[in-house]
Parts: sequence; structure tokens; C-alpha cells
Amino acid sequence: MNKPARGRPRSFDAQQVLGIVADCFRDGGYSATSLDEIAAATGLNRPSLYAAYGDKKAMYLAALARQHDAIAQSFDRLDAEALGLRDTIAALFAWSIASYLAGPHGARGCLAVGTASAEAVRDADIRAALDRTLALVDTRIARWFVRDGIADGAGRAQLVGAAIHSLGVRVRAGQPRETLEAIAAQAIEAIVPR
Amino acid sequence: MNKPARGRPRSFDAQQVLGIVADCFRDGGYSATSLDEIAAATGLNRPSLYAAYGDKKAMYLAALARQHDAIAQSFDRLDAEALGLRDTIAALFAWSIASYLAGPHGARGCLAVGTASAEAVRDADIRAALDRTLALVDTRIARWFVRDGIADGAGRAQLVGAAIHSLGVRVRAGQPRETLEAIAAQAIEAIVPR
DNA sequence: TGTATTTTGTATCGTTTCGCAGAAAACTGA
DNA sequence: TCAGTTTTCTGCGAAACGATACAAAATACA
Repeated sequence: MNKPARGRPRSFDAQQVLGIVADCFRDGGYSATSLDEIAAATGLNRPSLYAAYGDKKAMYLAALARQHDAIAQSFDRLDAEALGLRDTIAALFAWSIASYLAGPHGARGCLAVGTASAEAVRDADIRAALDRTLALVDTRIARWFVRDGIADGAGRAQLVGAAIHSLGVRVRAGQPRETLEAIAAQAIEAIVPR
Repeated sequence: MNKPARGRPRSFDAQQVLGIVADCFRDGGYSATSLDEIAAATGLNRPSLYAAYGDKKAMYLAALARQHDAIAQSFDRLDAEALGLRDTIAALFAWSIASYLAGPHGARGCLAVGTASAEAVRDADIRAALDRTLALVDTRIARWFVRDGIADGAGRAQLVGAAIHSLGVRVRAGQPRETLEAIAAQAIEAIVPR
């Protein structure tokens, strides 16, 4: 599987460290997060970071890609649980809120919605990565509505996605868990047919 | 009204220039927008900007406050039109989409949702300003539902607000006008009782 | 044991950034 | 015309930032 590696072995796991990098960017956003900060948080030196991921933007894009994959895996898990439509979407909201409130430094929301939005206008690569993740969420939710034969599943899925985007923004504005949970419950009531 | 002013008069209108400043921040976000950029866009020198608004963060907070006031005025206008509930909310969406797509450099979305989110976690002042604007939108929309005696007006208003937040994010991800309009129409259908 | 290869740590380079000092300019009032 | 006041402009400085060069360290292979 993995070749024994030729020279001096890495002292860290690149995937695990990428999680720390993502948390740094999630805290401060792309521009306001310095490599010194990332180096301090990961315990690595900058040359090690550069060797592992490339420059700062490549690190950020890698963090976005990592989040994208994590979201896809969460959808896979939800699919595997094979709950009813309402329960599935309730579980999606519960997972979203839990992950938005989790992390080493408290409530931080969503890396893509919360930080990529700010850079997306000027940077085409970040914009594409953001849109790709938004589309992933829309289409995976839409499958559930379509599977149940509900009219305009794609449109309803976009509304569920919209509620999730809003949760990501509201968390960063400091709104409390109860507010988020109430919005999720309201969204299910309004969007998902009984 | 205005005293004749004592010394050398300002060569610019502070409110008008603040609009240009806001557009700069809306493009690049807070951290990634330099004062040199703002100086170039406004045609002013940095010392003039500092004298008029204070430091960079004060400029940004002033831009957020300006947007806050503009939003409040738009709600006032919508109130004055005294349309029915559905038409009022449709007009709110139409105004939101129009302003998100407008501007000197094309589609840029919402200053607060699109750029303040990124800084809100680290900066308590920006976080407070963001939450204040989110709350303004929620409460002004809620009034309409309550006025019509609709059950759980505050909750429904938060869903309308959520749809607007999502439009602000999607614009910055590059999604086209048709998508935004379709989401707005779907939101009205799902959230506003007939 | 020795050579090739890769990572690590130190130290630094050049650029960009924010913010300000100080002199010149423009205006009011006497 | 002249003194007082505020703005504008040129230039600067200190700090932070991204990125890299180079030597030491650690491993595989022969």
C-alpha cells in the first residue's frame, strides 16, 4: 500500500494536521489567518507546511476540500441510516448544528459559508470551491425529496440548504443554540411535507 | 443648519465616499482590502480617510452601519407601500436580489453576510454589528406576519431571513440570477400562508 | 558503513501593510 | 492683509506577512 518512503519520515500525519489548519482558517478566515498562527497551532515550522501542502492558498483550498469530503461522508451516513424523510432532514440539521458549535475554540460555524464567501468574489478558485460545496448540499438533499416523489424536490432542497447556510452565518454572529434549533424545527415544518 | 466650517473645506462628501468604501469592502472583505485600494478607489489619500473615519476597522464598522441604515430605510419604504403580505415579502426578495447583483463591479451579495461573517468570530465589535443587522431583518419581517395574525410569525420571519442570507452567500459563489429568483419564489410558497 | 533522499529547524529576504508626522494649501474671520 | 483653523499631500517608519535558502538530522538502500 504505502511505499516505505525514501528519506527522512514525516513527523506528523498530513490529514490530521489539515484538520488543525482548517480550524485555524475557520476561526479567522483566510486573509486574517497568518502562517505563523497555523505554524503555532500545528506545532510545525513553515517550511514543513509548505512542503506538505504548498502555499497558503493551497492550504486553504485543501481545507475546503477536506470539509467537502466530510460533508459528503455525512450524507452517506444519513443515507445508510435509511430514516424517513422528516427524520433524515432533522438529523441533517442536528449534525449541522452540532458541527457548527463544535471545535477547539467554541462556536465557529461553517468554513465554506463563513469564510470562503468573503474571498469568493476576488478569487475564482475559492469561488468554485464554495459553489461546489453548496451544490453538493443542494443535490444530496434533493435526492431525498425526489426519492419520496415530492413535487419540486430540487426547489425544496434549496430551501433546506438555505436554512443551513443561515445557521452557519447566525452561529458566527453569536446566536445561541436554542435559536438555531428553533429555526431548524421551523424549516422542517415549512419545507418538508408531512 | 451646517455651520460654514472653519478651516479648509473638505473636498469630498463623507457619506458618498463611505459608499465607495463599502463597495471596496464588499468586494474583497475586511482583511483582504487594503487602505491603498480604498484610497485609489475613492481618489483620496490615506490621511484624509483617517481624518474622516478613523482607522481601518472604524471605516469598516461605518460601512456596516451605513448598510444597516439602508436596510432599515428599505423596510420603511416597503411598510409605506402597504402591500399585502405576499407582495410585501416578494418585494423584499426582489429588492434584496437587485441590491446583491448591483454595484460597480457586478454581483457582490451582502456586506454583512458575505464579509462580516469571516471576521465575526475573532472581532467582538464586528460580531455585534453583524448580529444587529441580522436581528433588524428578522424583527422587521416578523412585524408583517404578526400584523396579519399569522401563527408563529417570528419563526416564519427567521425562515425568510434565512432565505435572504442564503441568497447573499449564493451570489458570492457565482450562482445566476435565475437561481436566486427561483429560491425566492419557493421560499414565499413554503413560508408565507396563502 | 557509506551514499542518496527527504524532512526539519534557523534564519532571513523582499514586500506589503497600517498608521502617522510635518509641511503646504485652502478657507474663515477680523 | 493677516492670523487662526482645518484639510491635503509627500514621505516615512515600524511591524507583519508570505515565502525561501541552507545546513543539520533522520531514514532507506546498497
